[in-house]
Amino acid sequence: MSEESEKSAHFIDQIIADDLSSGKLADGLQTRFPPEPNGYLHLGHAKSICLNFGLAEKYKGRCNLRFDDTNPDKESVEYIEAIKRDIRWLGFLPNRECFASDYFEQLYSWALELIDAGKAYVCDLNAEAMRAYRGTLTEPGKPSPCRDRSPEENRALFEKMRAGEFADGEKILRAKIDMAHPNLNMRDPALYRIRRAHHHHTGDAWCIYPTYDFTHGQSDSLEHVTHSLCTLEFEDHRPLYNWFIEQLGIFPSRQIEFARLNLTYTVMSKRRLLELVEAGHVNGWDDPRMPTISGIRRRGYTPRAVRDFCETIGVTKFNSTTDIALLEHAVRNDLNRVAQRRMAVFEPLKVVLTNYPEDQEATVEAINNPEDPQAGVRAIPFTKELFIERSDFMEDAPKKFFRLAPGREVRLRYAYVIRCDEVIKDAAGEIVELRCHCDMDTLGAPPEGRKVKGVIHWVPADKSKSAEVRLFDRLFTVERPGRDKAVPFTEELNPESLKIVQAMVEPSLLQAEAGRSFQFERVGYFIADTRDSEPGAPVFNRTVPLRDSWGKQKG
RNA sequence: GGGUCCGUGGUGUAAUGGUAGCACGAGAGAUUCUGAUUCUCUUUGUUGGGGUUCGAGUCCCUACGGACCUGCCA
Repeated sequence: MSEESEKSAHFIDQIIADDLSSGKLADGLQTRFPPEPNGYLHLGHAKSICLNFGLAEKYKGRCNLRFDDTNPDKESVEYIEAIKRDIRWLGFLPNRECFASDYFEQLYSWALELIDAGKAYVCDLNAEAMRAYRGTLTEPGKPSPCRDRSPEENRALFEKMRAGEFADGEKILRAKIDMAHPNLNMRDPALYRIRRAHHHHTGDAWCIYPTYDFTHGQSDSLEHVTHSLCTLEFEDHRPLYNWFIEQLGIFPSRQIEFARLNLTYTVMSKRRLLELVEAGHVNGWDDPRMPTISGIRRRGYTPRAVRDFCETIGVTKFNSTTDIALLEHAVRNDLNRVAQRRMAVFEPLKVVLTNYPEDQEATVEAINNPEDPQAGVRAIPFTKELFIERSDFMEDAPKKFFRLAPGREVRLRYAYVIRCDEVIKDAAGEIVELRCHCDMDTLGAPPEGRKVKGVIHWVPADKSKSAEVRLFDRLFTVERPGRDKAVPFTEELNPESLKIVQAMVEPSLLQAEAGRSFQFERVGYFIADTRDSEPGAPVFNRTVPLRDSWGKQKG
């Protein structure tokens, strides 16, 4: 709510605050989030979305959603719809929805303007030749043979390009800047290429398409974007960005770069994510192991958790890699407050309460969420035969094992204290059943004259149901997949990132509505999957396990 | 023998020339009908070297380290 004001402002926030107070921004702050619709949004985009929309919110400005759709070969409406859905889910509402392709006509006349001013020319060099002429990082380039064509000739040629009189790739429009510039982006960059492709937004209206460089800054300018925030790799493009604004004499948007988000144990580039999807390493863009917005949504992350996370990581120009633990903390923190508690047993071990009446129809009352009294209580059937977690029993238990062991007592969560009297094994020596004594005086009351430290979860044997649960682990086995350029990043995938198991769940869970999150007590947070759950037969995804200081101690 | 940007605990960040702080993680303890949560406490840091200054994480120089740039991708 008001937490932004407490947190110290990052460098971009400060620039904006300064511009605002110095009266530089006549119409207030205008930002934009400019995705290319060529893939699904990921956590890196979430950082940018929170930055751009967050700043607009904070300073009562506006943030546009603009599709940077200048490359019809790679873009599609499927991506556009997914992007809009993800932004909405994060809780942001664009001031306007724009398409760079809506500016194509304006861009075209600006190109003509540069041509007439002798600042752009049509070049016949093919891609390969152009590369050769460009020079290298340490050597200057040399001028194209077409560099000195007259404005008249260039105009006629460019008009023919638009009219479709040349083949794809045959000619190109270039800016005329400086072939010896140390910044290669200034060595007569491409402005327009010929490409006969169907565009998802403009259809077949064009056979020439402007490049990113010739589109982005002018689009910002047209929308009166005051602060154009982008990632570090565009730093080298800023001189070009400014060059177009100066040559054209248009609204001066200011580009400011910040570091993109990197997270341990995952990859964060659309190219790599696309590869994971296309090669079938994951089950689609919204696979819960993916760092996509749609993936983590299915995984059970909340918008609140993602926004808190983005707040935590901050905004700087330092190229860092954030520990995934920060993300996990954010989601536990939110889910702890809002998720109702339930019980589920993953590796059932039968417990028979020898002194408990045979056919008694009893229930115990369980609190739905101790963090939220409003969440109320529920009844769980309690019966003579139960399942507990196999790992909650140990035949030779160490002193610090606060669970069940021969002769030892433990509390059944929300029910009675029981004592293990007998261990039944099968022919193979496998433990198949525990025979326990139930202290009937301990329902909602402490045991007489002794203290029982351990509390374990359980489900009634006959009345619990089996449900499919998907246990997700990190997608990669190394902190920085793809770091070693010699190893394909797909070889660093974690073969155990998905385990499908059956769990015995308390009966009420069968009614779990898809998309609802729960804490399975002592285990972790889970969400009823929105894609594969059927009415009465939910499938659960593990969002994140609970912190476990005992498991850590054991190693 | 190119250009641009960046170096603060293990990780992410704050300190805007004036006490190096916060969060996560890790460790110890308290509380607990979740070995969760909560609460205490502990741990570890300004890349190196010069300079300016009463005073430098902050300004200057330099070395070192890292990122990005040679698409008609964005």
